Amino acid sequence: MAQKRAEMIEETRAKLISAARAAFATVGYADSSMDELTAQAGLTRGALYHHFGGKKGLLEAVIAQIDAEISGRLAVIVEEAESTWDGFVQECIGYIKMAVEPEVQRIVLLDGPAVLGDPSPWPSQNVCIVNTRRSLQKLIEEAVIRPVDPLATARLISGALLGASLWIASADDPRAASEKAVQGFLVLVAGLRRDTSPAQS
Amino acid sequence: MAQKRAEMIEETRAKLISAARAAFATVGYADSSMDELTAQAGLTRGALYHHFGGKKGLLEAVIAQIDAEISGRLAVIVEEAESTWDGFVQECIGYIKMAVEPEVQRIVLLDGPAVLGDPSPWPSQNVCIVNTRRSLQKLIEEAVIRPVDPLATARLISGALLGASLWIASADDPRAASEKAVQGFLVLVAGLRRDTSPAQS
DNA sequence: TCATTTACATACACTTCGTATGTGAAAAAT
DNA sequence: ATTTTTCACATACGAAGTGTATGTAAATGA
Repeated sequence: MAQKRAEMIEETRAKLISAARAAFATVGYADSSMDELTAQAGLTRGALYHHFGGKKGLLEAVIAQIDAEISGRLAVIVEEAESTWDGFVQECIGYIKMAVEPEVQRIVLLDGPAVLGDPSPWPSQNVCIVNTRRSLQKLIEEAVIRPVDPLATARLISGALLGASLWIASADDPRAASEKAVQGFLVLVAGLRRDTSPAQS
Repeated sequence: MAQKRAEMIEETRAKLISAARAAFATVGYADSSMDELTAQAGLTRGALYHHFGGKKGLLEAVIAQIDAEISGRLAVIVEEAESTWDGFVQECIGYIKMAVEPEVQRIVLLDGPAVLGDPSPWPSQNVCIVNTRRSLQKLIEEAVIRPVDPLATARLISGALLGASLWIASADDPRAASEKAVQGFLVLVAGLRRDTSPAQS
């Protein structure tokens, strides 16, 4: 019952982030009222401004949290993979699946870049990019793929995955769309490989 | 001096779109005041609501105009190409160059999707996608590339180009970044081809 | 024990947006 | 030719929402 002060502070932060996540995911960042949002958490805007400096700061915190979750889920996928290449491919496909979730899409992929600008300078560097970059570098070292620029190519790929996700989410038949997108993706990244095998995952 | 009525109306619309373009490009959609914007055009919000129904409608009109311009510029590039493949590649590279322009980036790539949602259902279907899809279909018919789903792959590619553009725009050395991105892109789309030639453009 | 900082809440001024209404000129109808 | 209607905008008003400035009680530190 008797919580330490630090814990209670952390709890307020968590409550605010949680409420913001729900609000941003459902009505979007622009249409989320800070008064409503904070009231939902049993607080006022005072707490919000104190902890996050404003609406943008709160969005940053929310995105950081979601990014961390995605990162964790992807890490599991990569660890289970048999080869570096396999891990890379599975990670990308996993990212598509997560990026289709409405919450991720609305907050991280649509509102995030619009409000905060390009994800590159974000502290929680849009996880996908960093991971992909690392995978690519490793694959180049292992001489599995051609010597492309890892960062540039990571951006290309993460963009492609994002584009696919947006499409899938708005498709009439998301399941079929997802299938097609993955196949197209596999063909594309096959171009990276030194050998010409159509690299089935 | 004596303008026809229809012309004057069209001029009003054009003035509003022009002012909106400037405002959206500089401070972004969210921070653009409709009062300021319309005043800049020598009008009031009444005109704006009458012609475009609201702020979103105005954004749609602005995006449609920019899209049309991009489309025109890309059409020239495609026409000058020697082969279907060459046209496809040049078009994509051209798109990257245009998508780096701050106005395009801010309005069409960042604010557009955030405010209006995924570009797919847009009337002025984010030109790049439609063009790319058409090119891909033609290339499949010509048996130059593997039989992927044209729409899905078009979305992947347009996403990749967008990702690259955002990266380039925020890079320390945009010129070098652009170079790297294009090279990475060429390697990726080489995966589409039936033959294995690294297809230099 | 007293000063100071911290973690919020409250109050207010300002901007912005949407709508409802007004108005003069052109177009259409009679 | 006159009346009526429609159109292209302007004006006015109310309702939110945001940022800041200030207040306050509890916790911390000396």
